Amino acid sequence: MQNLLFDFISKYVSLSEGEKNAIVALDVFRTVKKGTILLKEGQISKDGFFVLKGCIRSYYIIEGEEKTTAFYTEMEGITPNCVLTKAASEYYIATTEDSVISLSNPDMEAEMFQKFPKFESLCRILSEELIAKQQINFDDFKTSSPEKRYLSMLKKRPDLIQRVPQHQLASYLGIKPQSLSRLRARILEKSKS
Amino acid sequence: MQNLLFDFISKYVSLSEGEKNAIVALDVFRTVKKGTILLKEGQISKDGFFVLKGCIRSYYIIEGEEKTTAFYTEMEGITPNCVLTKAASEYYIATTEDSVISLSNPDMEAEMFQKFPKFESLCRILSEELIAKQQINFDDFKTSSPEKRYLSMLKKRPDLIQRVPQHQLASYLGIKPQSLSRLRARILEKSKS
DNA sequence: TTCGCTTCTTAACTTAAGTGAACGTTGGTT
DNA sequence: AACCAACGTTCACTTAAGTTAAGAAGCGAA
Repeated sequence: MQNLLFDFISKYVSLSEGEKNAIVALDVFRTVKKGTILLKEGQISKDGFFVLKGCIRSYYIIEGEEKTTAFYTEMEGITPNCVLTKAASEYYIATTEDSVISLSNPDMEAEMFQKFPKFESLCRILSEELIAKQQINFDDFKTSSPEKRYLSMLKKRPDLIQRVPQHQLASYLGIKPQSLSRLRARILEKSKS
Repeated sequence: MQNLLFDFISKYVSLSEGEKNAIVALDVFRTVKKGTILLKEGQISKDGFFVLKGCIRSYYIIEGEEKTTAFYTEMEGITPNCVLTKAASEYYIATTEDSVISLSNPDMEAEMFQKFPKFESLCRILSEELIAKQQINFDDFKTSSPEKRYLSMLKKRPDLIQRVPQHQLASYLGIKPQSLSRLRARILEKSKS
């Protein structure tokens, strides 16, 4: 399983055996059952998560309703806001499938940065990439209707539609589950004629 | 004017006179007239922008319509996507007021990083902060109706409502100018009763 | 000052999302 | 096997945003 991580990293920087062993020694890999809550509202966790296999989601509970804001699947990761701000988390993070994830935390990172400056470069590159991706994502969302958002998700992340419950998808698209049902029916109707 | 920048930076790292002089020597400050386009769709610019005074906005032109996705005011900055991806920009960046901005580019940054590693820390910290801010922003947007978005902007960035044209605000809120007018009238009506 | 352009608002009508409720299906539990 | 809770869909109704059009106000240029 850890080879998945090394293959991913090797796209950005090359790792020596020593460096690989250092990662393995950190003992960061975890197998997690579907539905496990990794971060709760109110917690000030230090853990970041990187998905090797499976899927995790972040969601708020606002006026009793779950609002899913993001899904992270294979080779995607998230450092929860509270890790950076050291304030109580406003949202939850949970697995939506049985998953294998890799944990990180600032102390561990600082240590690795010192031992292997290469990891610092890696993290900086990944951060920059993430900022760019986030921006494009947000722009797409803002400039699209719910129907367009759904259609573009069909193209860009068809796997999500298969593996994730509709009501979670709905709030991810910024609408209610009923509206997603209707919207799908509408699209189907159009494609017939 | 450059003291604005130094004061801002000093919140994160302390600069020696030598380092300050190095920044000044880069000759990065520019005074820009209202309405100047800093980045055009299709360009592959290397310039990032940091606002010392004034306001810049990023916007797409989609099917002939301007879609404003972000405003950057005093002590905020943006590195356009195209700088990182080295691909044609999909959006425009322009000043909405007479402004004073500071320019950056990857070559300059690499040079500064080497001379003064401190700047590398600064940029990493700012990147992390930005990721966190972007995430919260996006989450707020997704979990709110246009009316709530407007009301929360009234609280969080009341200056924007004063200094930016309504039709730009509207697309920033994800709606049409007419809807923003109506929405404002509706809120006014409610507050009367 | 006047002309023209952009901006903002208002209105009537259309379209789509929110709401509340019902119902069938599914999946997990006992 | 029977039950229950969660999930997805559908429907009728409400509410809000999109669309189209018209007109008023502000601004800059000739």
